[in-house]
Amino acid sequence: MNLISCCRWEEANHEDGVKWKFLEHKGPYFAVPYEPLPEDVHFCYDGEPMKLSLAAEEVATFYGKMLDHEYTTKEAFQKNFFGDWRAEMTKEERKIIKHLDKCDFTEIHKYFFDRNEERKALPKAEKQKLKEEASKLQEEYGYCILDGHREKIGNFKTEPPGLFRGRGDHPKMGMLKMRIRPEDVIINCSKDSTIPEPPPGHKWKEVRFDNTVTWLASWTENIQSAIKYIMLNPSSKLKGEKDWQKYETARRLKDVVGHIRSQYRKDWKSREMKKRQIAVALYFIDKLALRAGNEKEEGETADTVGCCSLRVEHIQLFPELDGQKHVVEFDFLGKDSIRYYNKVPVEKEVFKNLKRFMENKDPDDDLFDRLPTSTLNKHLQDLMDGLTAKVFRTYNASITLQNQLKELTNAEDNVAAKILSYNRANRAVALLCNHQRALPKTYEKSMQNLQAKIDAKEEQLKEAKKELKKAKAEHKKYNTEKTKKELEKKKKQKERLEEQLEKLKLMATDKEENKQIALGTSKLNYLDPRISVAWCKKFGVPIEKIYNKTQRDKFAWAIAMTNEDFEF
DNA sequence: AGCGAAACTTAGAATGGCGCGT
DNA sequence: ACGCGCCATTCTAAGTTTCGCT
Repeated sequence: MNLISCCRWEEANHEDGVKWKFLEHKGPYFAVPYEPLPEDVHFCYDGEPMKLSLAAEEVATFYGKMLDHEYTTKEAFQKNFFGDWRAEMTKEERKIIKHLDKCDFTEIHKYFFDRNEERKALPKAEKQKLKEEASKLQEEYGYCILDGHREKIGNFKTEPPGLFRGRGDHPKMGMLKMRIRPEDVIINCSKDSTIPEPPPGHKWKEVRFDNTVTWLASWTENIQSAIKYIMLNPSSKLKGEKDWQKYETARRLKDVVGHIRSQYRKDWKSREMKKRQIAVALYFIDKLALRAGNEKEEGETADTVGCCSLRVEHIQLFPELDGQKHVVEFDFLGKDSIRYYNKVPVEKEVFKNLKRFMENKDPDDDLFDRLPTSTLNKHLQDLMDGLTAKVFRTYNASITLQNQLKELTNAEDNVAAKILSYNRANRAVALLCNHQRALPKTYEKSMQNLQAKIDAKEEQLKEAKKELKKAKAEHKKYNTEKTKKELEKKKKQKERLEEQLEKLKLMATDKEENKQIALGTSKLNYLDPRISVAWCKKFGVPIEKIYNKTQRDKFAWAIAMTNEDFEF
């Protein structure tokens, strides 16, 4: 292990709750002020050009920029936008602009589209200059000093104003996200540090010196009244140690999970209904890697659920389905409105319990009544110190990777084949955690291209087979050295083509299976990096093949401490 | 104990940029 | 050189858990 890393990860910890002793930074970098449209770019109302006040114009540009986005076709988006936009208008503007469908943003849209194209077409030198400016900004605002280490900040810019883009069917989509001013921002740093200066003519909302939290600055956003934070980059010691701790907790679960499983199996037969509910919920969380499922405020967010907030309408019971007994069909929207759809055979007791939980309930009633996540987590806390619902996701994801790697890796394979095995193992985890992505826009086309290649190859193979047959016949007929050679050659050719075809087909399968699966989320958040580091060492795969630069920075702690015998 | 607020992790989409085949 | 497809990075929304108050 190298000395620097060793010291860095093994420095003495602070006393309870204290996250740092010294913290110094420059405060957030604010979004650039609005730049008015040129005179020749018009907003039109009812077919007539109309000059807008600065504030109204800025909001109009937010919508204009998004004109080709699906969002702007949604009624809720339009309605929310229009309401918030009108609030920014002058009285006179409000009197005129009464209907969104009479608003013409096309010139605005074109203006920003063209500007974007111009920027993309900039000569190399100009682009280089822009890049250097960005890196200067990063140097100045992107780092802080925390306990003597210069650490990278995760997000050092305030979020620019714009239109809120919620996920799924979000009731607030299209609302105006206000510009953040220094007067909105709370600064957190050390008393004895150089306290960041607000931009000239401005004041901070507050400067505080709270070393029990890790954030450097915060503000409250206007859509959900939620607090936004400026925090450190995952490569920082503070985040790294927390990450390490997370996986250590998951490893402790490994030791007691057997006991916990037999306990919840017993509890399926408890006389107490509440105990049964906890036991079934926990079974789902463990077996299916469901999230806890906190309650959400109705009408404030998209209607999504997790385990505890499942409703009767989200599951269907089949005593028998496709030759399997006691099948539960799940169909609900989870985090980010990603659909969870799964048909799972469950134990008879679980099935019976679910039936009871659903008795005399409406479709929109809670499946687990009176089971808030706090109750579940309290129960888990009693089973193991530090155990919460999400630890199961971490544990099951990591142990799945480890097991899959053991099963799929072939020591004799070359590096490329080993990486394929790794990705397969990774995919099993992504499937478990239901990590999905939208179909890539280019998917259809690239798949067609691939299919065309496959077709061409099949044609070639057919031809080669024909020739082989001919060569065989020739050889049989004449049986000379020459015909023998020819036969061998044709055989080889056929085999090579078959191999190539297999490879292409494999690629297609891989692409098909991966089209809606996102591997990154589990890799970054659920898989103990030490499993991957150990696997790389054991099988001689360079770590760079598994983790890119960012990921290596984030997992520096694991890369520094892990040898090939690590067991999760 | 129960709550709302605060803090922190996890998430997919959008954007940026780079390498590869033509 | 150029376009395009893919991977990395950025962005910020949406979760979970913890905190702190009554």
